[in-house]
Amino acid sequence: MGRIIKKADERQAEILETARGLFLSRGYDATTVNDLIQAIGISKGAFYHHFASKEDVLSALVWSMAEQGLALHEPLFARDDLSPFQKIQAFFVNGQQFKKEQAPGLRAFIEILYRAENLKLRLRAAEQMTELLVPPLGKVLTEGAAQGEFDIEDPEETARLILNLGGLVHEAFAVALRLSQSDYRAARMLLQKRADSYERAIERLLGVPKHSLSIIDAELIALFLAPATQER
Amino acid sequence: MGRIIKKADERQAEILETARGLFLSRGYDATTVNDLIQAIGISKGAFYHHFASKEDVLSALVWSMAEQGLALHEPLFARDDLSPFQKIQAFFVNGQQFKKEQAPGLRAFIEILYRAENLKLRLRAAEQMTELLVPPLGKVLTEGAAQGEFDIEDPEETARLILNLGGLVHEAFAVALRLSQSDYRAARMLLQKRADSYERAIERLLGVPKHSLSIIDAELIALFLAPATQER
DNA sequence: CTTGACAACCGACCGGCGGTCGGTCTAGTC
DNA sequence: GACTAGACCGACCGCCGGTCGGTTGTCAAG
Repeated sequence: MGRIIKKADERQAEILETARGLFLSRGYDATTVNDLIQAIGISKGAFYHHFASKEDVLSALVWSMAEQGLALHEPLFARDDLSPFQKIQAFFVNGQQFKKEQAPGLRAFIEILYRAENLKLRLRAAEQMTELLVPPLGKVLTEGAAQGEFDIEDPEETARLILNLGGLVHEAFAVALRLSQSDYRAARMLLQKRADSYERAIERLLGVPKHSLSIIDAELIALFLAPATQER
Repeated sequence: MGRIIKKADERQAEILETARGLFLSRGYDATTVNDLIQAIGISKGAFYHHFASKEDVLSALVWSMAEQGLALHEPLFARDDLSPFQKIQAFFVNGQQFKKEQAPGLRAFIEILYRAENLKLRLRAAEQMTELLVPPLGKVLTEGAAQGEFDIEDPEETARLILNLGGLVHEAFAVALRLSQSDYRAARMLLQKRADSYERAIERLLGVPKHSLSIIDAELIALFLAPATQER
């Protein structure tokens, strides 16, 4: 076979990118190293020259995904024209806007990520994401508590609680998506309910007024569930 | 080899029990079907006569574990001499008492369950447990809300939030356990902090007064981290 | 222009995995 | 005693993740 030589970092990026596609479409366990190297057109040896194991690829992939997620919010935390509470509001608005813009992609992503065979991938990514986001979020909460904007006991723990609950919303997205194929209205209501509960919960945890946060609005829900709207 | 014939349900229970031990000590992936059948002394054929796949054993195991967990709380929900809020208090006291009584076993269980290789087992068990507990908990919350004991928006969602956050505490147990080997004081403080945050969070989510719930007290923490106390 | 070190790459090979299947054995029934 | 259902056996299969001795391309020193 033709031997094509690339720089190590290019090859690694290529492997990672291909792995992302395969892991997400078939699941981590169901994707074999042979699948991966055939898709790229390299040998087993080449693969194991760049990665120590299949699991190693997963770790690297999860890391890069989490980093991308963090990058979305990082500029926000650096701004000094916002009060802590405004930052928190902006944090959620940020996430919501991104989700709206990427609605079709998000839909596919959620659908795939929440399949049983992707459990490992999903959890590792969520863990990594939490670990990365707790420090900056905690910092904002600390400042806000000092200024009396929040009524919280422990900023870092509160950040952890908030991020953890976020997982419930994502799960709701996945459940609603599945449900929307058979019952669009029920899916919409389920998602609305979960989103509401999440918003009210966060408000209580932060000690801010009811309805002062908008994390997932009706527009996003409609956008997210859109394709099933046709039948009506 | 001598052929020993047992009733199907006995054999299945035997397989399940052995699998529990192996999965928990070595992890699900790392336990092979050969390990399992050798530990029991049956053939491959016998194993696949009773279970469709290795995954099938995991599902059955998770189910039985979740059922055991539910059984612990079930009598409580049926009592009619307690108000909803008292039931919630009792629910947590129940859990705490159980943990105290089983402290050494719990310690080993947590240590094992939170190892990386047991991620799949852990998550499946937690999911199953949530699914089983949300309905009865939700019912209590509904009654309590109707009687004005709780200030909540959606009982079932609140139940889900509470159970989800419980996972954070269990994780804290695992982290603290690891930490306790190098720094007992830090472990104790971490656990205390997380436990406090959890209690305050639940109180806020339920709309009940601060410190009206005691879910994890200092005694449990001390008991749980006990073995590392020797060095001091 | 040669040489040599080293990184990138190749692919046959390995042990062992989950799972299959044709056949055997035994407790219970009539 | 003949028959049957189903518990049990274990050799076997395809394929998996991972290894390793060898080959090829790159590039800098002499």
